[in-house]
Amino acid sequence: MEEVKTFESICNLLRNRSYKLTPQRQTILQTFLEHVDRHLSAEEVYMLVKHQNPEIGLATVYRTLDILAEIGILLKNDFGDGRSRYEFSRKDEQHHHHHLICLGCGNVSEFDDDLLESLEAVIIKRNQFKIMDHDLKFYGYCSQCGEGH
Amino acid sequence: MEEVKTFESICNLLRNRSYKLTPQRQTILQTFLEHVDRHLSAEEVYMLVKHQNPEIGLATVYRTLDILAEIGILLKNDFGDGRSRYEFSRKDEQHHHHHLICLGCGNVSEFDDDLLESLEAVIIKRNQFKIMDHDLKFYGYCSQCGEGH
DNA sequence: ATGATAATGACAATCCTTTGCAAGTGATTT
DNA sequence: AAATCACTTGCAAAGGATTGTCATTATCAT
Ligand SMILES: [Zn+2]
Ligand SMILES: [Zn+2]
Ligand SMILES: [Zn+2]
Ligand SMILES: [Zn+2]
Repeated sequence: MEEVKTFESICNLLRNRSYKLTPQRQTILQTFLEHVDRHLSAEEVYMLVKHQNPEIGLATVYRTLDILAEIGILLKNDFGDGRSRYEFSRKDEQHHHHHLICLGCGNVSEFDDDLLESLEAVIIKRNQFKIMDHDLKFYGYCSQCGEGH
Repeated sequence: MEEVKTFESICNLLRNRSYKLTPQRQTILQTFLEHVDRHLSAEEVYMLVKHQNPEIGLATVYRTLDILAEIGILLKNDFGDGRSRYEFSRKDEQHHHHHLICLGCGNVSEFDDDLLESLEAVIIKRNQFKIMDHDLKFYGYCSQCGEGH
């Protein structure tokens, strides 16, 4: 569908869905384009966009994150720290990547693997369950925090 | 360590950890023994135990669930519905089972597989990440809700 | 430019969960 | 059995992330 996700192409996507292109939404979108590798919470996004646009409200950040996730620009994650975290959805991955979450410093790294594909086939047959999505997380300690564990 | 988890053996486990064996804790524990296959929220546990002991407080339920999870009697899960869900930890599974969550009716079924073991070995080498735990969930539609999806 | 309509920001409200606190209770020692 | 002492309880209040309300403002097709 979408080949490359540029700022322009995403703006068009919003317009096509009859979402209005407000400065707040543009600012938030830019923030993610400038931090494609991060997994940001609403509060963190709020802090980042305030530099560009101090007038923006936290509720607007929440609403915009919802929309961007709904149209597939962002991915919404739950890493168990009590808040949702959003990341820019780079490629057209129909089954998205997995996460390694450090119990020491909270850092999140990523991991790609197609192993679950075959597992899903087994599950469909064995459990008569139509899989729409999966969520795989590994909790542990990164190389920096690893000493002592 | 513990071979079979009976009511008695768990009571002893509590005592050994210098937790007092109060009627509230016994009631909550019994509730899980009577619903070994379920994934109960604090509120659901609260409702269930009120039949046995109407005096019990919700905060006590939360505190007891914390303790029982801490000593390994219960497993705490997050299925993305905004509340924690606890299940009785039946066997001594050092790596616990996975979950199939129906997006239609919310029903949770279970799935056992050792495929992640080999995946973990890859991750440890490739990412220098010491894995302590993993969490795998499949979201989809069960056989009853499957029609129309 | 104008008007229909959607979006914003400030604030209150919601939901699940945790905490402070005074009173109560269990286990242990006299 | 009574005293002791730390652990527990129930209640109410607080906490934190998220959503709802609503008057005001901005977008965009016309
Ligand atoms: Zn770390
Ligand atoms: Zn990611
Ligand atoms: Zn179902
Ligand atoms: Zn389970």
